[in-house]
Amino acid sequence: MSRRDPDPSSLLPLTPAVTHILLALATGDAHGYAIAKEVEELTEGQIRMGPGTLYGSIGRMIDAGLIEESPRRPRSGDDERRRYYRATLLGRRALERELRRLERVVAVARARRVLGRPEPA
Amino acid sequence: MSRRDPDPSSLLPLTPAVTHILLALATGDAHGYAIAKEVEELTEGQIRMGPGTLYGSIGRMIDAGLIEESPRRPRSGDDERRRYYRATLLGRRALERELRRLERVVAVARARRVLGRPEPA
DNA sequence: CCCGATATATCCGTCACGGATGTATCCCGG
DNA sequence: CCGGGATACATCCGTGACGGATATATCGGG
Repeated sequence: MSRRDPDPSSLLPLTPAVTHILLALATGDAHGYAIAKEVEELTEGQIRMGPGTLYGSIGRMIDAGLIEESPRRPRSGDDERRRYYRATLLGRRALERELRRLERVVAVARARRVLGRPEPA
Repeated sequence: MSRRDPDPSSLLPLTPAVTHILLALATGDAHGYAIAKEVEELTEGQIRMGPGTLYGSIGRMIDAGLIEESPRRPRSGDDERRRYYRATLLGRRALERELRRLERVVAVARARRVLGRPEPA
C-alpha cells in the first residue's frame, strides 16, 4: 500500500533496470535473484543485471514506493535467504505509463520508417 | 565519420535523450534547438530537453560516433548561429536496435496483460 | 565433503542528466 | 529605430543511477 498514492508521472521516464524489474514482477512476486534471471531470460541474454544494479535498484524502488517487500511464502523447500518483492499500485501505474510512452516512441519510429512493420511472432 | 564502425550493441541500451535525438534526426539533418523543439512536440510536451541535456548529449554522441556535424546548408535566411547534425550509419543502426529492444519490451508487456491492445490511432 | 550455483549486501568510480547561468543573435511590434 | 522575447549555443556542477568488484553465506548434487 502506497501512502496517498503520488503521481506516477513524476517518476517517468523509468530506467531500463526499473522497467524490467517491474515487468518481471507483473506475473507475481519474486525474489531478487529470480528477477535478475528472468530479465536475462526475457531479453534473450542481452541485459544482465549485476548485483550492484539489482539491489541498488530494488532499494531505490522501495524508497520511491514502486515495490515493497512481501511476506515470505511458506512453500516447502523455500530458500531462507530469499527476500520477496511485489509491485505496489504506484509501481503498476508507473509501469503502464512507461510502456505507453515506449509504445508511442515505437509508433513514431514506424511512421518515420526507421523500423519495419510490427513483428509477426 | 566514425572510425572503423564499431558494434552498435555495445552502445545499448540508449538513453531516452539519445534515442529521441536520433529519432528527430531520422527525417533529416537538424540543428540543436530544432531537435529539442521536435522532441518536445512528438512526446506531446512530456519530455523537455534543457540545454544541459541537449548539448551534453550531442557532444557525447559525436564522441561515440552516433552523429556528426553536417555542413551548413546555404538556405536563404538561415540563422548563422545554427549548427546542423546528421546521424551516422552507426547512429542509424544503434537506433534501429534500440527500437527493436523497446518493441520486444512492449510485446512482453502485452503478453503479460499489463498493457491493452495496440493503440488504434 | 567439495564446489559451483544461488542469494544478498555494500562500496565506490564513472558517467548521464538537467537546472542554472551566460552570451549573443534574430525578428517582430510599436 | 529600438526594446524584448524567442531563438541558439555553450559551460558549470550538483545529484543520482549504473555496474563491476568484493564479501559472505547457504543450497544441492556428485
